[in-house]
Amino acid sequence: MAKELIGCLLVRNIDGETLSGMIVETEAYRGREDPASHAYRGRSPRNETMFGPPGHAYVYFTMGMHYCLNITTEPAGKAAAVLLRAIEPTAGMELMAKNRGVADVQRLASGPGNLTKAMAIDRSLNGEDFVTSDRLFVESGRPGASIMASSRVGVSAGKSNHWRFFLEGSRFVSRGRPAGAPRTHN
DNA sequence: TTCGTGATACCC
DNA sequence: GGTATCACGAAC
Repeated sequence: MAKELIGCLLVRNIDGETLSGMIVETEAYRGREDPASHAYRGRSPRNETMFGPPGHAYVYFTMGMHYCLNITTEPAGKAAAVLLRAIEPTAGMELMAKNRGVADVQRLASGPGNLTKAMAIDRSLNGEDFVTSDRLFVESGRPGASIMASSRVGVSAGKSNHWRFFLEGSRFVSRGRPAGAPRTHN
């Protein structure tokens, strides 16, 4: 699912304005069997939505200052989610720039914390249903894009799992590439 | 490379 | 209660 989301359009409607962007970078997280996952140690109030039905927003606060947006994937009871790490803005750039306090379009939403800040996403959207919501949803994107895979960013456990996906050559993906040569993955 | 920042989880 | 640990970003 993480790979399929690359190239799709993420849409956020807020205050009558539409913010959108093409998803260019994601990471997959699983449950019990994934040491890097919030759900690795089981259910808790924080990760509750990871155990809920698929297609919902799992939004959490981390590092004392950043929100991160995930989309749940597995059926209720089984924890798994895809972290949205970067988008290439396609609409509402002015409001995104205002939210971020920077003008450079390439850096508006390059990184999970930047993405949520640009799109004004916080814990109030935790649990939002991507299928029925008009505040936050995803539209199918362009097929055939060249997608690369690598190990995940900032993850010490499970480095052999290449569960980070990004659009080849995109200048909108986040910095901080993990060590090791990325491999193609189509 | 470092540092700010605060919730969370797990250990008393 | 305390505290280690973060699915980070930006400024150096």
